[in-house]
Amino acid sequence: VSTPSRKTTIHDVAAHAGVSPMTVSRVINSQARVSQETRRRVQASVDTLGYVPNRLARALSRRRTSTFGVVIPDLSNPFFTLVVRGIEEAARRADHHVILCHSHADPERERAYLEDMLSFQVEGVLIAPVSDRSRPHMRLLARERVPFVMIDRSIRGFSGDLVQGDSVAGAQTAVEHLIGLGHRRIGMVTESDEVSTARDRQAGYRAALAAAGLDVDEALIAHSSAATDPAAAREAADRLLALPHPPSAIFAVNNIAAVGVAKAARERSVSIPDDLALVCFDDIEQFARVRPFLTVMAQPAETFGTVATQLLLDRIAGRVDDRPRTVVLPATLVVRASSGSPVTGAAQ
Amino acid sequence: VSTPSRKTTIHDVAAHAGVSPMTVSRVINSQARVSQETRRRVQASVDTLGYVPNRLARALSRRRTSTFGVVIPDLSNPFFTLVVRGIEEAARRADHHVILCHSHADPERERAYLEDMLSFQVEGVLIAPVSDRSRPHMRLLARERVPFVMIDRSIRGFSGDLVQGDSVAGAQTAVEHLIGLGHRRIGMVTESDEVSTARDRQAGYRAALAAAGLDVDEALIAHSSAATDPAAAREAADRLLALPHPPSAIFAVNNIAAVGVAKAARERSVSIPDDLALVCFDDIEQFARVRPFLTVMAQPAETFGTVATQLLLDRIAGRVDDRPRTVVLPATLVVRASSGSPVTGAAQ
DNA sequence: CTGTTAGCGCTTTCAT
DNA sequence: ATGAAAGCGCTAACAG
Repeated sequence: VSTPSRKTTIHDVAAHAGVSPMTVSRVINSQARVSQETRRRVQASVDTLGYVPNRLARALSRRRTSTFGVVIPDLSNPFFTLVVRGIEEAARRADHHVILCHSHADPERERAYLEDMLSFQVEGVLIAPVSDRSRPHMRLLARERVPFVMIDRSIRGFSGDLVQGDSVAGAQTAVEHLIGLGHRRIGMVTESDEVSTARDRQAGYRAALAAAGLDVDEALIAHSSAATDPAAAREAADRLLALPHPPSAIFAVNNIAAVGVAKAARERSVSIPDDLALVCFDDIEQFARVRPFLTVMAQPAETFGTVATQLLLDRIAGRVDDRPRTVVLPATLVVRASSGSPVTGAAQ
Repeated sequence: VSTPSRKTTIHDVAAHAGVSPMTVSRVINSQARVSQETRRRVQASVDTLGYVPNRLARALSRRRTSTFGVVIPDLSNPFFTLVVRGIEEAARRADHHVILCHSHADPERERAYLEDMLSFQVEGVLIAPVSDRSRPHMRLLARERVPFVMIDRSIRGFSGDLVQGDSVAGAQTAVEHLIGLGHRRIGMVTESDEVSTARDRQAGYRAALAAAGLDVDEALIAHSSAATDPAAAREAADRLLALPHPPSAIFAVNNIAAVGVAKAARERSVSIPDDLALVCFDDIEQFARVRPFLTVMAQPAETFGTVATQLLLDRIAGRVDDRPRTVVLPATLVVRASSGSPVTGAAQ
């Protein structure tokens, strides 16, 4: 409101210090070939003028942004928050910036954000894709030749660098835990089969039942319509609890679903774990600290992020051949109250 | 690895369509003065070449990025997650992009991110400042003439646009609730007094005690060293529980602190709410849905974000005079189990 | 050690 | 309705 004040540029600094813009550029990029004296003088001008280099111009000129794009479907899911933390840390170490976006599990937003990132000239993308519907988006990235790594979820009919958990084995372990406690009628609340983790966890669930010689009752598998919303999972769980012959235990596809199951149970005055045992994938750290309650298959979320970033850096540096690489991280059973004690009598 | 493939530019499209770059520019920016026929042809070229405009170049040329910077101290705190959601929503409606950063409650990171944003030529900043130590950062923004709005926290000795909750009244309400239940020995777990919300909530705490004719026992006010870490709050709470004459109720400065208090209580086999009543600021939605437990002063977090964005847009548009504006949003008491039933007998 | 020239990809401004 | 010229702020590449 006072000075018209065009932003101060490298030219202003150059004039102020009595040198050429190029010398200023060298100083602010701490390159070698500048005399101590000149460097000092330029630095002084930078400080007094409050000069901030324009990164747009720099990136345009250098033809590199040193920036990664990160797309996550649900930031309110602590699993993904931790993944992001891992990415940020690894990117910082590699001297790269990160642009973070939530897709809100919406393929259209995902697409829009990816296009933004492309137009932003990010040098790589780390993405936890919404679902198989993200396939065209991955193809877009591939076509635009932007290196990228998928996190947590694979995509049917598409292969590329991937860091994922061992969902099949993890789910099997979780369900075996329930079987070991005496449960025979075990339900599952899952999300769209278009999400690889949901498919894999359902496969593990079936495998565990089969291994124990139990039949799979398809009526005990309920699909939640929205994986980011506990309310949708609540409805799905409610369908199970409303059955004439409801399950005595439920395996939830992830922590959000578990929240929904717990809510449905409360509403029906079904007590966990007394009337219903509950196990899910992914820990909720904060929750676990207040009242350790949920029995979970914990995944090393932060490691997902760091490893994925490392794969991306390798890819960018051309340190690897073209073949897609997959890293599988194990899940660990953490037994807490929600799965309850061994069931006595006719456990159904 | 196959084609050398420089990225396709506006010139490539122009050549392909047999027009000048300028015409392509007009088409991709959907400006009027292009014939239907030309427009169609250019669009076809854009599609077949898979052209993505370079936003760096565009922004540099236009001298505007249509981007806001958002700095949040703790993304694992659901309060801030919701604030971000509100910002994203409002920014999208205003056709602006958002760059999101966590400062991790670290003033140095905050500074670094802000400098990044400045160099990125963001058109405005929305920030939940770490603490009073962020004052120089606000001055930096002011000096660089980047419009900004503070969220949730004010800064001592600095005034600017601000959206905050009514921490004093909210804290007073929370503590009055405890007093109403019969508690006389009420502790507080707070964080650094350099954070305005902590100061205000402590003030409300004191006011409530004073209004009830209760003395403030300074020994019952414990400071947590790190507000983003429940572990630090746990230690602070533990100091209270270890007192020869411990409090019968605790008011926690925020949800993270409440998590710490709950943990400390568990470790000492102090049962909440039977042996200790607990109330805190800010709801934890997810947590609340699984086992509604914590009695909280809920704040309309998402609204913080939308309102702040609106203030920012006003400021950028020059629709307001220079005077700083403050919006205060109310907090609502949500009574749940953790504050317990009325205390009988000598409540200490 | 320092400066000059050219150009990153796009849009503004002014012609035509 | 379309195009040519100039420049956004910076840096690579080459001079000296």
